[in-house]
Amino acid sequence: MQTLTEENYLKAIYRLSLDDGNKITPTSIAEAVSVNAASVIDMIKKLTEKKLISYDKVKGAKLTEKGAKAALLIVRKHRLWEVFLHDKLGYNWDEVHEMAEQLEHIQHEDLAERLDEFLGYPNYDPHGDPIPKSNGEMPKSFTTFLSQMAVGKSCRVVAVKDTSSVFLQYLLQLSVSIGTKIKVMDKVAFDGSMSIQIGKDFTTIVSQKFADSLLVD
Amino acid sequence: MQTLTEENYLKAIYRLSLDDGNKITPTSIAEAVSVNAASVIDMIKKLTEKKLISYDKVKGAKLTEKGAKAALLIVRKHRLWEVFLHDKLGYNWDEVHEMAEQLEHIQHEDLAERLDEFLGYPNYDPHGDPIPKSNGEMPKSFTTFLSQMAVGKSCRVVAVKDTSSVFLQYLLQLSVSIGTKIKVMDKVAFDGSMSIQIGKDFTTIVSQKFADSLLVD
DNA sequence: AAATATTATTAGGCGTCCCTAATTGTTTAC
DNA sequence: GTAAACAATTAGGGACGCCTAATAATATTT
Repeated sequence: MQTLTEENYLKAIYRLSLDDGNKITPTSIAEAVSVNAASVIDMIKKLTEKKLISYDKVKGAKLTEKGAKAALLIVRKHRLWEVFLHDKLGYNWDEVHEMAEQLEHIQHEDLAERLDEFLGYPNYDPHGDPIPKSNGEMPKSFTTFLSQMAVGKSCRVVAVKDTSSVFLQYLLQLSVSIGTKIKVMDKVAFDGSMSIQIGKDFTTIVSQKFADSLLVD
Repeated sequence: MQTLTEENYLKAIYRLSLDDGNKITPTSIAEAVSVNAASVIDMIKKLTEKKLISYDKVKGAKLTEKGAKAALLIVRKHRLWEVFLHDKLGYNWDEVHEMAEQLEHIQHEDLAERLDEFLGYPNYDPHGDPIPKSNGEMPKSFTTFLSQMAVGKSCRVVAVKDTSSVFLQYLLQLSVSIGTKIKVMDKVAFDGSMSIQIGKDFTTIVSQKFADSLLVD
């Protein structure tokens, strides 16, 4: 079992390990957890002793299998709680993060399982980030927003970053759902709004906010 | 804002203030939070400085208005989370307490409100304890113990006084939960044990300790 | 009332996690 | 290849919340 602080370090190291290529240094960890580099050295010692990470001046820090498992559970809980806060309590996606930062540390043997079941086994959190499964598997993560697509390109809707009912109803009205093909016809530099063709023939104009809320592939 | 530890002290002092008559001493607080009396003295100083309690060698400790408000919010959150864990995640009532101890400290301006709304504004937690309302009001709390019922009378379980898992599991085994009908068949003057009929047809004998731990109406 | 027991308090110290300042290594620039 | 810059580390210390041991204050016995 880890302390709250240790968990936050593990999570930070996990996040840093996804930005592949870069070695995970005391300095980068310090920045990630908003702490002085000297403090990180202390914690590196502690986490190394607990066999949660390995550390090497040359290779930097790396999660051990045990550490990775712990980190993934924290991320899993964080994202599940975000879904709860968003879908069940009606918070919008910019409010859920800070609370999830606290909730992710709640300890109980099968809490994540129960929560997952209660929420209907969601694959993505309200921000479109994939929720690790209990077996450690990760749903494919999508990172391209409709707003990032070039004019003339076609894509397919894979996730929604905003899951509010007002947005979902708007999507319903536009006949947009997971799998829908969208072609970018035009972009307005001024406000980021874009003209898109939905499916075969229907064309409409959507705002940047809209285009920032759809993940595509 | 209080630290997690401060909140636990406030909650303990609040609980002690309900056992009316008894003055709240460093020793009684120490026992309630499972800590050495010397540590309590430190915290009494801190809470006094923060104007959350007042302390007087003769009168003992007492929550200020500010402290009482903070304590009541913690209790409110604790009990709401218990309802969530029980009703939504399907935990037994003997499992919810320890998780609620953690969840009660989650900080967010209107979290209690949202949770309350989501749960349908429950008046009682899974143990039958009243959930403080956002305006500070308290649903009626029950004061009649099963042990006070006369022979031949019927009643309904409304709350449990003892929330230890060993007791709650015993209840589970007897199929006794909130709402269960109980009829007092006989009482043994010698040791206060009683013969009770649970529900329609099952009859058993329980100790005075048991009968003192069930609140009925 | 004096002796004894109990409670409250002070003093000093420990572990965790943080800091600043000083030192040692390691790059990068010239 | 050396100077300057940057990164890693050590040393020492602080706040928080806990402890034990010693002492002071208060209750309880006798």
